[in-house]
Amino acid sequence: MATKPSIPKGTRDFAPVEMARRNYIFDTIKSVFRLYGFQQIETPAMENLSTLMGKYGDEGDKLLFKILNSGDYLLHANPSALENRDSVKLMHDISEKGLRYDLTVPFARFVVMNKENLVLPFKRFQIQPVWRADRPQKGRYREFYQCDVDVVGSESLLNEVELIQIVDEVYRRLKINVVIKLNNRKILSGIAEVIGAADKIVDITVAIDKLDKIGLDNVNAELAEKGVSAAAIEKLQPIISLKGTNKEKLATIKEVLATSETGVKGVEECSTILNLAEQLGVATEIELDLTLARGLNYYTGAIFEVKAKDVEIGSITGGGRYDNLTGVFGVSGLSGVGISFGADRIYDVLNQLNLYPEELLQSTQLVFTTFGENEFAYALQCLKQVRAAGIPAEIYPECVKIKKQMAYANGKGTPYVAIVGETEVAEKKVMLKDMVSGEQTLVSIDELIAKIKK
RNA sequence: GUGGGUUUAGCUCAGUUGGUUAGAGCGUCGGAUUGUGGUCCCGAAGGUCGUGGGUUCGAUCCCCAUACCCCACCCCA
Repeated sequence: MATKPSIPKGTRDFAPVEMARRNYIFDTIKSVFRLYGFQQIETPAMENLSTLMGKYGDEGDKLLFKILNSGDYLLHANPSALENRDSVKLMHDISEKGLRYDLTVPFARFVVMNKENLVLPFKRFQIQPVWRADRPQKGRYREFYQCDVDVVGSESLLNEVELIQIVDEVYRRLKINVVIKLNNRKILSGIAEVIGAADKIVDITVAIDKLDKIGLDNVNAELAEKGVSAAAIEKLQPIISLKGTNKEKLATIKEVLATSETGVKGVEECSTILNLAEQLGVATEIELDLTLARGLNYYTGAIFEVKAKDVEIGSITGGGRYDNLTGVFGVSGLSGVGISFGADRIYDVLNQLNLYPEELLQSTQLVFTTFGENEFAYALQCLKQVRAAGIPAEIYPECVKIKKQMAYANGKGTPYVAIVGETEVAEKKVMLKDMVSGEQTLVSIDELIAKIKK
């Protein structure tokens, strides 16, 4: 035997059971997106590296999968880079394309390229795989699907609220208990400003983000290590350990941030979003969480994250507002807000909680089993009628022992089997067997169709 | 990029303080039952014990190297 085949690290095959489950997730998400007026687009798996590089920070550049140029790529490579084994320099010469790292940047590129044809505000959704070259671990893959939904070209906070409604509706349909965490970049900026460490905003928020994981003392230690002054850390304490309802929190923050114009704006945005969500009857719990600090590189307003309540898995949906989405591609003045559903993690959550509808894998409703050539020919005609009636059905394609044909139907989880022998053909009927109860009845094709359809 | 763990049948895993033919459950195939699946009963097939070296009379087991997968950190969905 040749060496066993395998697939690249961090990638997966999806067998029929898994596809049935994944499609259930995708279909649920898609139908909610459409309900809110979003339209689907797709972009290529590969983008020019010039589109991708520099958009995700240094860390992100390292995690990009690069595609080797076709042909004799070393012919045009910089000789000194080659000589000195300078991978970074050499890379520019031998690779000009890469696999997409997320769906937001390709979307921004798409908007810029199609600006003239788009009706603004443009509401798009996109469900495609993305690739990251980091080391796989639990709930983390090198190829995974994102389900992005974004509005570009509108600064209205209603967009934020509609995204919250979408989250609410998707998880209600999937029957997953979640909590939506809400924060605002402007509040974080205000905090940094007020404690006199405006330049340290990223360090501060990254440290605060770990509060749940490493505890207050360690957070403070990390802050000190990053060069935040003791006085600033002291000022930060009431904000880090903020408690109470969202309204109480906002009231407290508003006072603390009174001197920061940006901070106050952030507080107002949060209030507006929370109030509107309440008026519109969003059932999912929304928690104002100042320690939420994802995607700070580009978010400028609201920041969202959704966590499953009953499973320890990290965030299953995330997103936020990014002003100037298309600025890096030369078109300024377009604000966007969007979220991304992590399909692979939702899949893991549904698996752990076993929340799939029962009938997901029943592709075939009926299998015809036959005893010989004559019966087979007769069954083919019956099969045609059954399919015409819209019932997914099949026939065992070979004349083998009936036992084997039954085992096939059973193995596929088929609910009904039609047994066709000499007597059935003679009477123009079939023996319909209910595979769950084991009950058998002699019926005509019309009766069979009526029985399975109901 | 840093650190840890694993690797024995198709799958999930036992096991030998280094000693003849390496086991179980599940799955697969066959039979019981020549018009009936699943359940029950009987039987069978299937492993160079991840790979390459070393120690030893002898290695699946001990040592070294390597690969792969997994887990944690960083970061992120």
